[in-house]
Amino acid sequence: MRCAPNPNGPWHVGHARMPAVIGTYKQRYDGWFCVRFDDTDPETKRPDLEAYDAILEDLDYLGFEPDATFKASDRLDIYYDHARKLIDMGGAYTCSCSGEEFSELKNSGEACPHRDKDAETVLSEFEDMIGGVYDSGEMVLRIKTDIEHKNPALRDWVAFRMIDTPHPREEAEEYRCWPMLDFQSAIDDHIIGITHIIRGIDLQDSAKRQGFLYDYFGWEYPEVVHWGHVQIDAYDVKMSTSTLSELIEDGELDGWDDPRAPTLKSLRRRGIRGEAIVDAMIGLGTSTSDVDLAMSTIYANNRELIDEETDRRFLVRDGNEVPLGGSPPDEANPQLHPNHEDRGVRKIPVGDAVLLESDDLPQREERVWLKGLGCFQYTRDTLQYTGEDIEVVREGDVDVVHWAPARESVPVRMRTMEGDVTGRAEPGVAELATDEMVQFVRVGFARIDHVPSGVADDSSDDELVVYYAHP
RNA sequence: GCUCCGAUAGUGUAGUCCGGCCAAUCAUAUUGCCCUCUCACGGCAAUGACCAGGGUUCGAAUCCCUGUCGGAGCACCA
Repeated sequence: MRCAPNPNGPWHVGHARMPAVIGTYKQRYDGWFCVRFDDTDPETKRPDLEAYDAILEDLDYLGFEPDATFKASDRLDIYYDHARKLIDMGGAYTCSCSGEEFSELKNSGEACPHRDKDAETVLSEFEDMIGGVYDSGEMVLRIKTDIEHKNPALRDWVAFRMIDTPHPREEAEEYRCWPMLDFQSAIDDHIIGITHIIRGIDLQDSAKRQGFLYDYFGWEYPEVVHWGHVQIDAYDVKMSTSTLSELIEDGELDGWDDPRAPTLKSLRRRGIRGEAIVDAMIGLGTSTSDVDLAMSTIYANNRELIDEETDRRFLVRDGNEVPLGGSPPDEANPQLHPNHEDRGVRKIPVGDAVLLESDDLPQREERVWLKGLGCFQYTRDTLQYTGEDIEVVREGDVDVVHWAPARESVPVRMRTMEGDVTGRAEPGVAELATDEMVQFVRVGFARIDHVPSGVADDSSDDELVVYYAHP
């Protein structure tokens, strides 16, 4: 099998579907798959030189390693050779009609005057195409199919055209005569030995078009499956590489890994495992209708993967400072993980005031349980320690909330899909390493992205940054 | 306009080929309860679907026809 991306940028979430499915089939049936960059249009689908590696990185993130990697732009001579053979067989002709002219003839089922040229003329004109004698638009090589085919999309399609713009890859910058996807991909699929093709419904007619080519060469066409488009809920921005590229260019997004971008790099930075994405993609199956993938499915998969191993911490968003009274303990010791007592407890210095989220501020005279610390009653603008037992919580009279010490907490910037949130976390969070996952109690899972090297200081720009993953 | 393709709960999916075991599977979502130092995890329960209409048949999600809705192609893009 093959994954044949157009290297025009890093992958968005939808792109994960192809490697997820063929990678999984490979594992299941002891198969083989390659990545083949179909970079045969240096102009309108101009390849981005950085995208080749970016895509391979994304693939690695998803947990797959291709058995081989090809670049179509390395293989022009192969395509030229096959075109020559085809011309010998009378299966192709050079045509200098303009696009509109040919389109009109085609739609009425009429052959153009170039169709009956003898093979020698065609071959010599094709060599001139390769030699760059013609300018863009002057000459194409068409596959002779059936000019009266009932589906106009299949009639005498273009196999090679001239492009004046040099290819961005140095190795390919001299070529001017480029194959169209249908030709290049057809030849490569056979030569590489692809037995099964999966591709989008937009290429539904490709198999039929390429069928004419396979008939000329006496080849057998691979099994082919077409699937519909994937939409992801939960994103405002359109999931298209070119749209994302523009948004980044305009500064609307910080980069391909901005938490608001529907890209694999973004999910990766948020600490979502490739496996969670792959599993969600597998669940979509391969139906030809368009599907909506719910991000919640990816989140649920990820939660299952990380929940057991992720320790709990406190983060208070937009905290309200409340003084403490009544001599509470100096230190709080909530568990690192409720299901794993053996991991021990955190040590959170309490101080003389704490931060609470607005929703958690108790009403006057109401009691509240600061998780890991104890019971307090809100009296005269302070939280008075009552010393009551956990029984008050079990009886259901007292709510338990998370909190952070007002003084010895660390400022945190949490980047989310809805924008940045600031808050303060228990001091232990500053000791964590980049890439570690945390679960902020009653907030959600997040990945530690950047930990300041020096001592935490509110005035410094070097802040602790985490990326929010999901609830 | 011409040519293809598709339609099962909010979402995804199984079942459709070879009609009955489907008053329709599983997951996710939502809600409620249980557990718990309130999150998460786990347990239990509830919610919720065969696009419509005809036909064939003892029997249709499944086969046939029509309609509706949706998607794709008709490029010198991929």
